[in-house]
Amino acid sequence: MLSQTAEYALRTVLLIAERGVAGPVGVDQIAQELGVPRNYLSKTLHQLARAGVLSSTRGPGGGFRLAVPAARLRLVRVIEPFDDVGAGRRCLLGRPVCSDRTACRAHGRWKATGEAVAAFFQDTTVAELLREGAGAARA
Amino acid sequence: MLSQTAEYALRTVLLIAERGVAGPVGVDQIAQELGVPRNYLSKTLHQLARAGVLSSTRGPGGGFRLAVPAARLRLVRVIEPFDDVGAGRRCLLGRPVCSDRTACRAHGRWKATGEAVAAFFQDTTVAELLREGAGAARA
DNA sequence: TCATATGATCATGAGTATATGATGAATAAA
DNA sequence: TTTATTCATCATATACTCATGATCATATGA
Repeated sequence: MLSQTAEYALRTVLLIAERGVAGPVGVDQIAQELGVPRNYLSKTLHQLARAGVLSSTRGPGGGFRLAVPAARLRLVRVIEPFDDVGAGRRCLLGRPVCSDRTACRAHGRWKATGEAVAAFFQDTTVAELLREGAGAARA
Repeated sequence: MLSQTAEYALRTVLLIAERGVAGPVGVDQIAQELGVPRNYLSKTLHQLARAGVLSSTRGPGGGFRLAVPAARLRLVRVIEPFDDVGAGRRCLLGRPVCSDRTACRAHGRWKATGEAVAAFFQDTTVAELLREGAGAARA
């Protein structure tokens, strides 16, 4: 459903939202806790920073923190820099335009499901996912 | 949502279901009508044949036809050889197992949507999509 | 100023998805 | 048996995703 990169991004944002209350969280710590490659993650987090989702500080005590409160951070903002989760994904048969008027064969039956997926990413916030449950092994 | 290859497969099956009533449809014709690369499509259709979705005949007058009646051919059978559309796709955060008991952070909120996607592919048949509408440009 | 910690970036590579052109193999019809 | 038609396959190429190791740049504190 999500690319590996977007999945890393989402898992990281959840971790930072949880651990980052007392200060920035470092790439090394995140990479180790999530079990993902350090340098690859560094680039991914840099993209999130450029997208305004995270902010970074260098030097001792540095790391990443949320640039937006978790309650106002919607999943689409975390995922968008990596995966297209919006309109482009909606036509099952890959049409450039696929609307009620210019519908592909799957449009009518797929519509509700495709819109549910898009709505999930657009409406759900990071804070809402955090409430789902706590525990160290959860990510 | 679907890989390019799975999209080709689905579009081809829809075309064959429509055009193939009077006999096999050739790769050249399909490739031209759908605007997809001929040899790549040939390999893709071969995979569908091995999966029991299509049957092929060689020689003059040959081509591909459905190996299963459209009304009994569910989309999951067309897509499965290329994309994982089932359980593996269900955990947003990429966990190997993610159930109600061992839930990731996104599980509770994602569950209904993820299941709706899986159900769409499992329940919808090719014949149902064909009924959506007719017309040459539709695929 | 210097040593250290940290993010940022570079160079490179493996693996996979997608695509192309040439050739092989089977079948039907003349 | 020959020829034409058609699917099957091979060899290769390109682009992208994911990943690794080395190095650079910046900030803190001694």
